[in-house]
Amino acid sequence: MPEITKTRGYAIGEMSKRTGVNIETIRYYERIGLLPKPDRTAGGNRQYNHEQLKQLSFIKRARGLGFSIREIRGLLAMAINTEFTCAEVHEITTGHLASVQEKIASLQRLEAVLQDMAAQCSKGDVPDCPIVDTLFELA
Amino acid sequence: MPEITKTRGYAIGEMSKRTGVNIETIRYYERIGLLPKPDRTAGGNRQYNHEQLKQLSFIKRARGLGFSIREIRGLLAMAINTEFTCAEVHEITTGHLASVQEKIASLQRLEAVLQDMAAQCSKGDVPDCPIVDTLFELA
DNA sequence: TATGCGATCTGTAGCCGCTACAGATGCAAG
DNA sequence: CTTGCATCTGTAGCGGCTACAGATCGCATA
Repeated sequence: MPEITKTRGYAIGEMSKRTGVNIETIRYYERIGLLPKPDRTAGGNRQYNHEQLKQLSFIKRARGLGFSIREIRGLLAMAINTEFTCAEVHEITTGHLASVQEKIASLQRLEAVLQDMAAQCSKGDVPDCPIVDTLFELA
Repeated sequence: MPEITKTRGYAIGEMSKRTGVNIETIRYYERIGLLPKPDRTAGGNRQYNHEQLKQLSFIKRARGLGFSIREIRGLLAMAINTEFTCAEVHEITTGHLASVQEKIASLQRLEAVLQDMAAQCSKGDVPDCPIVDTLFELA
């Protein structure tokens, strides 16, 4: 009879390897209540189950997509309670999308200014630089 | 005989109004050595001169362009000592430009994913959401 | 069974770039 | 002289981690 409670759970290092989330960060997520407190071994080491592994992967992906901890809290609450509506999730997502788009637009304006400044520069070895002038003189 | 030491200097609030930099932030810049320690009145209030006003404006603009404090330190050191070469300034600027461009590219990839997710969503009032599914299931 | 050593533990402090207090003063107008 | 806003110092907090120190755990080998 194989496959009887083969998986005694994952140690924190295992969780880290599987999700790519730093060990310190995993403990940090626990501290701020983003990840539930796992079981402990007799000696006190954390033992995670598959559910918690899935949740950490969720967090990792959401963070990778730039969702804030606060937003992830909201998404997780919905995903776990299953007392949410798809529309609510859609709202969080499009809200986040809008802020990403704003950030892109503002960075593109920035890019244009920096390119301008760089283009005006003679790259000479003299202490007279249009970039410094720009920063000092323009309103 | 007018115009004899008319300008006794700027109080911190005046500096704040003229540059748009928060008062707390001005003191913070002083603390970290980004702005020189100004003169004080007999009572201990800060009194800035025109030079310092210009420098704070410089910092403000550079921050607005996304230069880090560290980068600004470098730019300021060059701008003030005038022992810099234009090429050095150019290097800092193009380095910063490159990092801005990277940030734009990565946000655009993000945007695409978020748009995809949002588009797949039915926006229904059921607890079955492709966005949540995506976050949970995809590698 | 002892030992060695990597993994994990807790707790705390630091990073960046501010921001927000509290509680004590300064200063200028009326 | 009083009123009341401006400013002072010092410290703590934000988000989202990261980096220690110093102690303990747990598993493979001798």
